[in-house]
Amino acid sequence: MAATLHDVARIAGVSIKTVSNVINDYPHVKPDTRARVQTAIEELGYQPNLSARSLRSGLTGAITLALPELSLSYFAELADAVIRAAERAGKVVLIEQTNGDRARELEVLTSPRLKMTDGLIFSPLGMGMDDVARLEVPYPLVLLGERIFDGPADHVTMRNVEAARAATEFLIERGRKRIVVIGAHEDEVIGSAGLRLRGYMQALDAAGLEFDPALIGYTTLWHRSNGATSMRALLAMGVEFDAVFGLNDTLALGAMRAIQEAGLRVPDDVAVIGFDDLDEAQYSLPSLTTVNPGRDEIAETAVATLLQRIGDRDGAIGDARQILARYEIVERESTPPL
Amino acid sequence: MAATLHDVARIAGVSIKTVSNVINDYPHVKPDTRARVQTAIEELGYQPNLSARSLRSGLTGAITLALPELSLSYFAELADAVIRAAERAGKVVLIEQTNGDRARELEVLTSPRLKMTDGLIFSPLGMGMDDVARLEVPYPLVLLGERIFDGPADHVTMRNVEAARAATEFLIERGRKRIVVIGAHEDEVIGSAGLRLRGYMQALDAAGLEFDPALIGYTTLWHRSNGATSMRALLAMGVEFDAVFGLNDTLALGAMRAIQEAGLRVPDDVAVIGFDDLDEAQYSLPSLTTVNPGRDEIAETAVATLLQRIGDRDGAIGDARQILARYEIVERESTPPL
DNA sequence: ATGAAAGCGCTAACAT
DNA sequence: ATGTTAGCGCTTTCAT
Repeated sequence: MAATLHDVARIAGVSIKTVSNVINDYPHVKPDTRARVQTAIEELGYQPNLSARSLRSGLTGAITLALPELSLSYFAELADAVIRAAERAGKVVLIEQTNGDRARELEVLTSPRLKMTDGLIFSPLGMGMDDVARLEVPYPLVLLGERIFDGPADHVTMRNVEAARAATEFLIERGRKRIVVIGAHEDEVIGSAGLRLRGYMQALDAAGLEFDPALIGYTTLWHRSNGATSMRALLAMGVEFDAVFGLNDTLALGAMRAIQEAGLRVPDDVAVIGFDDLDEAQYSLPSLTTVNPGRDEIAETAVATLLQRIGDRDGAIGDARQILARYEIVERESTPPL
Repeated sequence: MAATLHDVARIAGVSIKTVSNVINDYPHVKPDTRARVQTAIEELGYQPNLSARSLRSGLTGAITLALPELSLSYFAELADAVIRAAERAGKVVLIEQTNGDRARELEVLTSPRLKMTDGLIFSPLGMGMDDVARLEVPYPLVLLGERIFDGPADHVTMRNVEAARAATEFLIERGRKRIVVIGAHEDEVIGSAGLRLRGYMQALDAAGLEFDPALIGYTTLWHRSNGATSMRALLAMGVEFDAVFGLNDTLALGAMRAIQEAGLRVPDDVAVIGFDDLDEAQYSLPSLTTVNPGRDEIAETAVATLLQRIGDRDGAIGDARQILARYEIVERESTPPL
C-alpha cells in the first residue's frame, strides 16, 4: 500500500498535522522538525492522495477542455497551447471530444465527469445562440469560439471580423480585385464563417469594390477536401478571379491544390491567403500566407481566466468578460510581395 | 451546495444505503422505493461526488495519456483515437505532453498527478533501453511506440520492420530500383527510424538490390521541413533515384515538395511512399501513398489492455504482453499503378 | 510550534 | 429489502 500522512508522521515522530504543515509549506515549523519530516517522506516515497485532498478541499487541480476533435489541426494546436498554459500553472487537462455535435455538447455541459475537474474551457461548434441559457452552469466556465456571444460566461476569442478584413485588404493592396472566398456558410451571421465573410465585405466596401456573389464558395465542413472541391466547382463554372481567401488554412490549402491542378500559378495568377496559421501552412508549396489569430494568447488567457474564476469563491470578479486576442498577418509565398 | 447522498435519502425517506444501491444498480431494491429515490435524485439534481467515490474505491475512472506533443499530427490522431476508445468504456482521458524530452518523460512516470488517474498509456520518445528499469511502476502502465522493447509493461505497437519492408517492396514491384530513404537516424537500431530502415534493407536484400548509402537521407526531427531539407541536399549532390520512402508522412510530404520544386514529376520521375496514413496524406498534391500502421487498433488495444490491468487487482493476467497491430498499404497518387 | 479530532461524501461489510 | 456504521486520507479549526 502507498504511504499515508500517518505513516510519515509515525516515522518522523510527529503528528499528521505537522506533516501536513510541511507539505503545504506552512511557515511555522522548526527547521529540524521539517528536516525530519522530509526525510521520512523520502524514505517512504510518500505522495499525497489527491482524491482525499480533493474531497477535503473541493478542488482537484484539473480542468476540462471540451472541443470538437483533435484530428482537426486547429484544435490539436489549441489543445497543445491550453495544456502548456495549464501546466505552467501546475494544472492538468482532461479532454472531451464533442465532434461538434450539439447534443453531445449540451451533454458535456452537465456531465458528472466534469466534477472530476474544477472548471471547463469549452469550444462549441454545434450549439448556437438559442442555447445560451444552457451555459448558466454551477461551475467556472470559459467559452471559446464564435458560436455564442454575450452569454453568461467569460468568453475568449479572436477578432474575426477585423482579421478577415485585414486579410482581404492585404490582397487588395496587392492589386487583386476579384477575390474568391472559400468556406462560406449560407445565411450565417455569427460563427467563424459568418464573421469572416463580414470582414471580407467590409474590406471590399472600403476599397470601393463591388461584391460579386459568384465569387463565394460555400462548404459545409472546413476540411482540405472541401476547399479543393469548392474551388474546382468555381473553376468549372469559369468564374474569373485573381485571389482566394480561404476562411481557414485547410480550406486554403485544398483550394491551392485545385488551383494548381488547373494549371494556374500561385501567387502569379492567383494569390491565396488563409486563416489560422497552422504549423503546416509553413510547409505547403508554396507556403501559405495566413492570419495568426492569436491562438497562444487565447489559450493562455482562457486558462488564466478560468483559474481566476476557480479561485474566486465569493464572486468578487463580477460579470462575464469578453476578451479578444491580437491577430497578425503572416506573409509567405502564396501572396506576391507589395 | 451540491446535494449529497444524505439529502437524497432524507427527501426520499430512506437511508443512504438505499440511495447508494439505486445509484449502483444493486438488484434488490423494491420498484417503488427505487422510483421514490429516482424522483428525489432528479428533484435535487444530485450528482455523485467523484472525489469521495475515488477516495473510497481507490479508482477514479480516468486514465492518463502521455505523449510528445499534440501539434504533431500523428500524436493528435493517436490521442483522438485513444479518447474515443476510452469514452466507449466510460473513461475519461487526461493528457500530459512531454515534448519527447527524456527528463520530462521520466518525471511524468513518477508524477503525483498520475494519482489522479487509474493508469497510464505512455508513448515515450526520449527514453531508451537504458531506462527500462524506470518502467517498473506501482500502477497499470501500457507502453506505446518503439523506444522500449521487452520492458516490464504491456506494449502495444506496430509492425515497423514488416510494414517498412512492405512499403519498399511496393516500390520495387513497380520497377523502382534506386529508392531514397528520408528520415534515417545514424546508428539507430530500435526506434521507428532504425526499425523501418531495417525493413527497407530486408526488402532490398530479398529483391537482390544493392544497398547504396548515398541514398539515405538523415534527419534529426521528422517534420515536413526536415523532409524537404534532406531531399534538397540529396538533389544538390546529384544523387540519382527513382523513388522515395519517407519514414513518416510528414517527411514524405516535405520531400515531395522538394522533388516538385526541382522540376521532377511525382510519380512519373519519382514515386513517393510515406508511413502513418495521416489525414492530410489524402489531400496533398499528388495524394500520398502510405502505410496505415493500425493506429485505431493500437489505441483500442492499448485502452482495453490498460483497463484490464486496472480491473485485475490480484495479478491474474500475468506477465507483460507484446501486442502488434495489423498494417496495410494505402495506395494513392504518389506511386504509379502496377 | 505542534497535537487532537472532526468531517468532506462515499462504499461496503455487517446487521436486521 | 433496507438500515447502521466504519473508515478511505486529507485539511483544518481549536487547543496547548
